[in-house]
Amino acid sequence: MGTQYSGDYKRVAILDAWIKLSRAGITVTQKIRPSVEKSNLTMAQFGVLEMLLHLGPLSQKVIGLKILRSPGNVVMVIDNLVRDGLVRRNVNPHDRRSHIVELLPIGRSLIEKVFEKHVQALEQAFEALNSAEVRVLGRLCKKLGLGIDAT
Amino acid sequence: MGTQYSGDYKRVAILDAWIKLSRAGITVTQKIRPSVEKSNLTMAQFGVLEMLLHLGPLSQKVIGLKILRSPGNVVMVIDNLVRDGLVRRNVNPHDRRSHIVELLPIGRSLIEKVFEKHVQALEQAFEALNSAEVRVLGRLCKKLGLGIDAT
DNA sequence: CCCATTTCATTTAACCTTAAACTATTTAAT
DNA sequence: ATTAAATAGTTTAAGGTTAAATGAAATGGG
Repeated sequence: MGTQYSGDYKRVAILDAWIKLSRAGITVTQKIRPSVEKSNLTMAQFGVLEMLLHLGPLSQKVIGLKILRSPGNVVMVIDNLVRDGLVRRNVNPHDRRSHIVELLPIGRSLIEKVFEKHVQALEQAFEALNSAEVRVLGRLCKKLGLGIDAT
Repeated sequence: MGTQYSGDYKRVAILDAWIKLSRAGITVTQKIRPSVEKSNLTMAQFGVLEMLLHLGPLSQKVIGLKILRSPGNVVMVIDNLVRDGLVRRNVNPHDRRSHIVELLPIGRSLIEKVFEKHVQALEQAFEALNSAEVRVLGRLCKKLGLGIDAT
């Protein structure tokens, strides 16, 4: 068939690509981390606040789906955001099991400020790639990332 | 220069690519997780064992550099591997601050078995991409993970 | 209506992860 | 040789992360 041969090549390429992708994720995260953590936000908290800023109030279930994290994890991160006075939990009047999480004014002004610095740090982290490469990377990662919550 | 206009486009593309890359990393990790955790190894433990299998005994410093993790993290993961009888710490005779970590026979046979299943799961996780796409993805991620340089 | 099932959120245990402070050792400068 | 600085590893505190078990509310079939 000849597929054995090319299959081996692909296997090696996959292992290589996966290592590179993992390392790229860690490297970029470490580069953008200071832009977020200087404001006493963790990366996880930042991710939730940014989502609320751009999408409006969301249930914890939806938040969990969008960040691809477990329900218990969402509880913990939101607990800490509530403790710090940045968000509020509201009971969903249509389903009393559900908690709608909403930005409070202090949380909103904080995330607006931090988000701008985060974008700048991200641009620096991506300096090694030109526009075309960034677009190709996005397209390939999208293809790879589908399969769970393809929103 | 006209860079303002294209700069805005690139900014948007970067934000998009970063989200996609992060999600791809989480998605692939979740797909390969069962192949590793069925053997009562965590993903972090698997990463260290695989490195020792393919590179031989290493100091904790080198391990930390290769997995891009903090010194304290390396201590914790190796502590648990030592506790489970999979690896051993040896004092480096040339530098008594340094601990060389070495696979024990049980650890070796375990990681050899698990690694094969991990590769199979990885191939399935990458099914959406063809060989050429995998190679391009690897090349772009390498460039991104280094910051500059790259092939 | 009643009961089984499903769903959203929470709790717990175990581990991962980081930054910061610390110990022990090595290296380098005087 | 003495001492200051750098380095390898450890500890601690705070938080992130998952799986699994639980409670509470909604849903659906009889």
